[in-house]
Amino acid sequence: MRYPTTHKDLTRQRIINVSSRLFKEHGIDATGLASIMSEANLTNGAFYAHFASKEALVEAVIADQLQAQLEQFGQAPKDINGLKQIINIYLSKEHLSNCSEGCPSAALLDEIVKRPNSTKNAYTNGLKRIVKNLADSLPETRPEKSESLIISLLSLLIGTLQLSRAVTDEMFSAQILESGRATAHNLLDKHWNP
Amino acid sequence: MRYPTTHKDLTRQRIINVSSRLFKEHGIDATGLASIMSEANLTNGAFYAHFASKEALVEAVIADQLQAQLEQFGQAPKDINGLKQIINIYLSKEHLSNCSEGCPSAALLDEIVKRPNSTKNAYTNGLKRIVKNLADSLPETRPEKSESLIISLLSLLIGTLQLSRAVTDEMFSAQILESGRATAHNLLDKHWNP
DNA sequence: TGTACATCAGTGAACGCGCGTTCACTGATGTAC
DNA sequence: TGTACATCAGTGAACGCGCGTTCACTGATGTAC
Repeated sequence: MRYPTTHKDLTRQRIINVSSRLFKEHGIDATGLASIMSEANLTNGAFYAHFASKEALVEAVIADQLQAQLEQFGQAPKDINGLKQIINIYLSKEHLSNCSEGCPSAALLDEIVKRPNSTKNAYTNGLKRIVKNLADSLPETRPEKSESLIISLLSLLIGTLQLSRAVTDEMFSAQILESGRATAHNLLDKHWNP
Repeated sequence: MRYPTTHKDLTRQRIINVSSRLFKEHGIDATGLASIMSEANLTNGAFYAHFASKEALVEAVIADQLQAQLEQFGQAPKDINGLKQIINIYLSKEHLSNCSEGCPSAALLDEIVKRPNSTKNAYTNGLKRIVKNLADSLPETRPEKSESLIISLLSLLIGTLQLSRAVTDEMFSAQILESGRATAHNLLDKHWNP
């Protein structure tokens, strides 16, 4: 059947959305193309009408996910309170138990490390954009100092969420989350009163 | 052939050592038992004389790796300067480019999140021991406050190393490492001068 | 002391299975005449 | 206006391959007599 011009783009985006969810839930290597296509209500063979390879899909998913996160972060006010709001949402119990709809970095970062450079480039570009964007929330005269703080904040958020997800002891998990939250807020507060 | 009583334990440990290296280098899912056994100079079938399943090996590797890290951290002085020494080694360029011999958490954390509870338990226990051990380095009267600081410090170190490994831009990677190092040191210093 | 035997770490071929990928085909639609 | 055709997103079976796992077997050694 022949479709309207937007149809193929919609299907492509549907594959990306399903993949994002499954990759973050089970891992990239652990997610087969068959399960992706099946959840997207398509058959195996249709995949290669949209992507040259699984790795091309991975690259597209990472670019798309970081763009989505950029836009999500962009909804918060562009000031310290906006950053604190982002911290609280990021280190919430909802985010903890919702890998599949959550932060792509927390869910996939050390799989990304092991991917080819083409894929790591997509991550690098997306991350740079997020760092620059969040750094604008800080009333700092020297931009590289703002960026450093944002980078450390992101490292802390990502590491904290991963650790709290990895442990089976719920109280320990809550303690990790709470420690990260307190430290992240402190980081922002003390940055202005050194 | 029949071997001395220690022989089987040595072989088991050799499998664990090879696996640790390959898991951290390429990922757990991406490392096949065939390549592990081949690097351990054994044939496929011998694996099941040592482990009930691949997952049992993963569990053993994680327990072994966190124990090794506990001992490695234990070599530093039990004070603030000891912690700073740990930070500097952890966030060094040597560690950045040496996944296979480096921190198991940075290399495997979000694969561990997706493993069965038996494996996550091994990680939880190992992490708890490291946190308690490092918290002893802090001259704090309230132990839970020390633990919180150590947990945040570990989150920051792990997140920073992962981010710096994931990006392809070397200058950006160095900036991430340096930001994390500065923030980690600040975290320790300001903890005593709030 | 010499020999037959039990032990058991390791061998190596085979198993079913799901992986990423390929390809000849389908069939509903917009377009050309 | 009616019909034949080109388009192309999607179908579905098949491909070789490496995965985790199984199992009958090997053969050097310590032990028993």
